[in-house]
Amino acid sequence: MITNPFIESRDLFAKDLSDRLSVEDFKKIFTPVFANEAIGKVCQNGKYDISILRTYGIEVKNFYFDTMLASYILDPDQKHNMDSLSEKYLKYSPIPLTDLIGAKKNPELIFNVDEKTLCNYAAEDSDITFRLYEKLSAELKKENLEKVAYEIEFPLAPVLEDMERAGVKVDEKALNKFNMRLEKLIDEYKKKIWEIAGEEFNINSTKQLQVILFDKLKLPKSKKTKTGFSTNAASLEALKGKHEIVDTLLDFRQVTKLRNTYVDALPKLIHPRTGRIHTTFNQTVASTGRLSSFNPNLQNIPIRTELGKEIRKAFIAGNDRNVLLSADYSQIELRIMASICEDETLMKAFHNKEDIHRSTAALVFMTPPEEVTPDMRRKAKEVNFGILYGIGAFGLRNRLGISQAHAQEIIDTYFNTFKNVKAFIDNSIQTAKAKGYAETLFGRRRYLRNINSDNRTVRQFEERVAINMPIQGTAADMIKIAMINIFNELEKRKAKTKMVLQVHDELIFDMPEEEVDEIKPVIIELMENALPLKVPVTVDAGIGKNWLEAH
DNA sequence: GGATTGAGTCT
DNA sequence: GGAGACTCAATCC
Repeated sequence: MITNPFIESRDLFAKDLSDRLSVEDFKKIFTPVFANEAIGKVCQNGKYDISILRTYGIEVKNFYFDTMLASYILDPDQKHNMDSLSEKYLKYSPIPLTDLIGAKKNPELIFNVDEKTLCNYAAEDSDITFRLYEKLSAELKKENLEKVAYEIEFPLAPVLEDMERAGVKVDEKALNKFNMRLEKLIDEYKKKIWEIAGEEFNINSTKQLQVILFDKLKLPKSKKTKTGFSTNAASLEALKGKHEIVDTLLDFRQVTKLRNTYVDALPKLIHPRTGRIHTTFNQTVASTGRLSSFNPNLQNIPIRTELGKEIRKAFIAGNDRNVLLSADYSQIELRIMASICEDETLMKAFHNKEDIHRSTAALVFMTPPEEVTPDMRRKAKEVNFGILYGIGAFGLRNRLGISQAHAQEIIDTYFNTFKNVKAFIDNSIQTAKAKGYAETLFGRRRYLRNINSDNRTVRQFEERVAINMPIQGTAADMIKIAMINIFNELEKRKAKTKMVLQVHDELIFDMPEEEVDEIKPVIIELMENALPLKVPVTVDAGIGKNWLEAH
């Protein structure tokens, strides 16, 4: 598919492509092809092409194949840009775009390129994409990856385009107001730190901070970094109570992070015409099958701390008749693990709708469930997370601040209780070693080329990946299927509800209040049944005027 | 000016 | 020395 590099994907409004081609002419030329259901479309990064064409009022029909996505499905850790794919699969290096518009890639220069050069470049682009399609479609079939492609990734692309275009409303005034509060705090903390340190220095500089903490104030050093000793939050936590500077430092870090990364940055990304923030979802970066979000990343909006919650509050419904609906999978990764390993104890806990961390605590600490203390539950929660990540006694000791022997004891008891979980872990590693890759319930793969490495650190890392990827990846498969089904259902019902965000196990919708009664149960049902497991899958859904309220 | 490092945010 | 991402400021080259 030929697209004009002058048009930026962030441009949601049509403009003439040049003095020779009006929007009307553009539509006239391309609509008969792209809007024709009988013509299948083969693209490299079709989400982008779909977006450009929609900007011009052309709805792409029959989006059939995407070479970039195919490459990602075949081997997610490779490069997926067209030039790389061409070199890899066609042994051919395409005309570099920089030949046309210079090393600095100034898009305006495209107008200086003569027509013949431009045509050759564009025609080659299309030719390569089609040749790649021939190679990659055969490869998908051969590797048994057609389901992931045709049932998940290809149909998901237009859904993501629609979400990006919808965007999410952010309350700029609320952020500005919060900013004033943060500025005051930053100033206060900064002065206090300087006063305690006895000198003014750049607190953001780890280099300067190390001198203050470890040389001047003689605080005990803990973890090493490449360039010195760590001043990160975990290290500072360990120093709490040893010196009054530590608490203020942690507070300073928190508020500067909130200001720099969110409160200052988000308003700049509000689109002047839509008044909303339009993130971009990357469908081909995460090795496990998850999505990522950038410019801005809306998958790491704070929620943990009181100050952080203020930022979530600034994500609001599109207008005063709308609400946000947040629907998230409950304990999805543990449910997937239970389903894969068919552990009776774990499956029973989910069938009985138990609080899984409490039940784990009861079994691991051999205590009646009603006598489980908050601290026991917290520890069990860490154990459950640790299991999903392939943790060892060393890691658990660090997380819980207990002795390694005690950590080992907890792990032993856990595996003794959940016998199939131990079998699942061993089996995941063995299968990955034998096949050379880990895979999800749906068949998505991730190659583990170093799982037989002689280097213990390298090998053990991939052993942990072999445990985690099938779980995290299956959760990704599940929510992606749900997104496709929900999108289609909303379209079928001609609903005004828009899906606007995905945060790994959660979907956010911006919807008219009067649609809630009809649509909310539909969303829950489609999420819960997207990819049936051997344990119940449950979704919690809430509504509110802002994201914090809804979640 | 681009790349790296260390830090912190989320699931 | 638990999995997966993205962003920011300082520093390095």
